[in-house]
Order: sequence, then structure tokens, then C-alpha cells
Amino acid sequence: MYRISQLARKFGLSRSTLLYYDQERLLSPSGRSEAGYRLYSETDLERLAAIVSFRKAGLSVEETRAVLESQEGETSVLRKRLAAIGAEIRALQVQQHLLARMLRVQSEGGLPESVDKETWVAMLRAAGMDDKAMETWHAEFERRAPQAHHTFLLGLGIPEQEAQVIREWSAAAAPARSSRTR
Amino acid sequence: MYRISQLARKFGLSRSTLLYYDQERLLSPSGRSEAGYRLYSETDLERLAAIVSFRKAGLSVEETRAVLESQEGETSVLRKRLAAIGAEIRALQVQQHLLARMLRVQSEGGLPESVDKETWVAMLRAAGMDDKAMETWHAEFERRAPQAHHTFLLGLGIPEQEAQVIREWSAAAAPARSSRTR
DNA sequence: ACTAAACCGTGAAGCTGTAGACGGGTCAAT
DNA sequence: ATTGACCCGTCTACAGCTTCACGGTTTAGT
Repeated sequence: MYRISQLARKFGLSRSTLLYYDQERLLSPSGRSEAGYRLYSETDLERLAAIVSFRKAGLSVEETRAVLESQEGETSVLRKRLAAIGAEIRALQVQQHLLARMLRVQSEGGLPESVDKETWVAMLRAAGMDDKAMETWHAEFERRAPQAHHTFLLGLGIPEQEAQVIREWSAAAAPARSSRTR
Repeated sequence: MYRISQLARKFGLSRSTLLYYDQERLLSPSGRSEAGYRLYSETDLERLAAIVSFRKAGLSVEETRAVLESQEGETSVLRKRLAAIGAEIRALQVQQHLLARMLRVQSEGGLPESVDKETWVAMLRAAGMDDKAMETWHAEFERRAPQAHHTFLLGLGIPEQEAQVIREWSAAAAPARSSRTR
């Protein structure tokens, strides 16, 4: 049986966090000592391990409780979170390029946090890719992971609309090895 | 002169948000009507436009006030935020791959939100890149934008340590057109 | 002149997840 | 018994808003 601060240290959490989890009925200690201290069992410990990993994946306390309460196989919450992460990343990339433009850090030689379209193309060219190869590459990207392709394009600071256009002609290009290849 | 709700609609904000900005002394109306209504001038409107764009870039209310109060050229807050965004993106990418592994969505044919190392390499190969070309490309990436290179590698689900290793041999590889080229 | 709808101000409370302060309890060594 | 170091439970605060409640004001229409 662990007391609250011991358990907190064991998992690298703060005591407040465990108190909060108790309050929110996410993890309640299975017993109390005579003095009213919370006592956590081995079972509680296992549950906490699961909680920590879901929280690391960015689930809210409520979502975590939902996943743990529904018997295994309830993946809808996870899927929702995965989609949300994609959106968050894209939003941050927009912020990144907004700031980079404000600072004009890129052009002034400071080492950039993010890469823009021109730099990206230049790097691929340095590695020997030509226009045709890049087309093939975009087509492959669109075929295998359209969402990730979109995120990637925004990551280069390409605006929403232009990204759409690129994706459309990527999709239109003949897929590399589909059965429908003319 | 605008009244509070008019201004809010004009900028796609809620009345409450503007009340909050007033309370926090981020944007105070330059006048009041006889009945005590807040009246915003054209100057206020311009300030709000600036505020909105800084907030979109993820600055806190306090940071935004700091940037606006210091006369132009105070870029340290912006730089700090830019670095923070990079860290946030990397953290989200880790979450993304954590979840993808939990769901095993990748292998089961669902279209993935994120791309892993194998898929990435396969796409470059499909576009005609060989091992040597990839080395050149990593070296270029590391040379031009080390931070972004790191973020990129984590984005492929490559763990921190391995990313370090890749970056080290990228840096060691002879840069394409540095003056030191052997 | 009057009424109803839409506005305004102020103030308070709530939200998430965590950090910290407060006063009192426990325990080993003296 | 007492000191000191730690621990406990409870309560409050933080950002950045939103929502609610209360009562006064403006505006349009009759």
C-alpha cells in the first residue's frame, strides 16, 4: 500500500495531480488509513500506469476515464484525439510561419525553426531530384497518406488553398503501381 | 466610434473577450458615452488588429501587451514563442505516434494521420532516390535548418536518441558546397 | 408616449490541470 | 516529552476566457 506522495514520486507526478484525479474520480485510492490518509493498492498502481500513458497521448481526464471505464476495444476516443492532434499541429505550423515572417529570421541567416517551400525544394534538388521525380513523390504521398500530405504542405508555410491545388494534381497524377495504371 | 459588440462582430470575437481585454488593460476603449458605454476609436481598431494577429501567433495576453508597449523592434518575446512552438509541435508528434501505435491504424490500412520512417523512405525511393541521395539530403537538411531537421525526424516517429545519431552523421557528412569541401 | 427587442455595464461563478499555502498529524531521535 | 522533519487533507489561485444574472439604455415601431 502506497501513500499519496510516494505514489506521486514513483510516477513523476505531483501530489496535487493525484488529489485532482481522486476528486475527478479518475483514480480513487482503494483504502484509507486510520488517520484518513489515502492508501493505494497494487491494482491502483496498474490503473495509474494506464492513466499516465493515456494522458501522455493527450487525452483529457474525462476522456481517459471514458476509455478506462468502457471495456477494451473502445477506440473512438483515441481516434478522435488522433484527428485533433493533426489539427493542432497544423495550427501551430501556421503560427510558426506567421512568426517567422514577422521576424524575417529565415532570410537574415538565423537558423530557422521551420523550413519554407523554397528551402525544401532546394534540399531535394541538392539530393538529385528533378521536377518529374517531385511529381511522382507528391503523387505517392497523396496516395498513401492524404492527411499527412496536407499537414506537410502547411508545414512548409504553403497556404490552405494552394495546398489543396497541389493535392488535387497529385491525386490526378497516375498512381505508381495501382491496378488501374494505364 | 464603435460600441463593444459592433467591434466584436467586426473581428470575429465575442463581447466577453473585449471586456476581458479591457480588464487586463490590453485594449481599453479611448472613450465612454454619456451612459457609460465603451466607445472604440479608429486607433483602438488598429491596435485590436495587431492584438488579434499576435494572439493568433499564440502569444499570451501579457506577452502581447509587452510587445505592443515596447516600441517596435522588441523581438525577444517573438523569438521565445517561436522556439516554444517548435517544442510544442515535437511533443504533439510524439503523442501522434504513441496513439498510432495504440491503434495500430497504420498497419491495418486505415489512412494514417502521420507517416512513419518506412513509408517516408518508400516514397522517396518511388521518386527515384537512392541511399546516397538520401545521405546528401540529410546533410543538407542538417546544414540549413538543424532544429527543423530534428522536428522532422521526430515527426516520422523516430525516437529522440536515434534522431540524435542521424543528425550527427548528417553533420559529419561533407557539406555540399561549403568552402571546406574537400 | 409607450412597448419590446436588442443592447450596455458590472459582478460573480465556472472551466482544466496543476501549484502552492495553511494548519494540523505522524514518527524517529533525543 | 519534546523537537524537527516530513507528511496529510483542504482550500485557494492561475490563464483566458464563457456564461449567467441583474438592472439600466437605446432604438424601432406603433
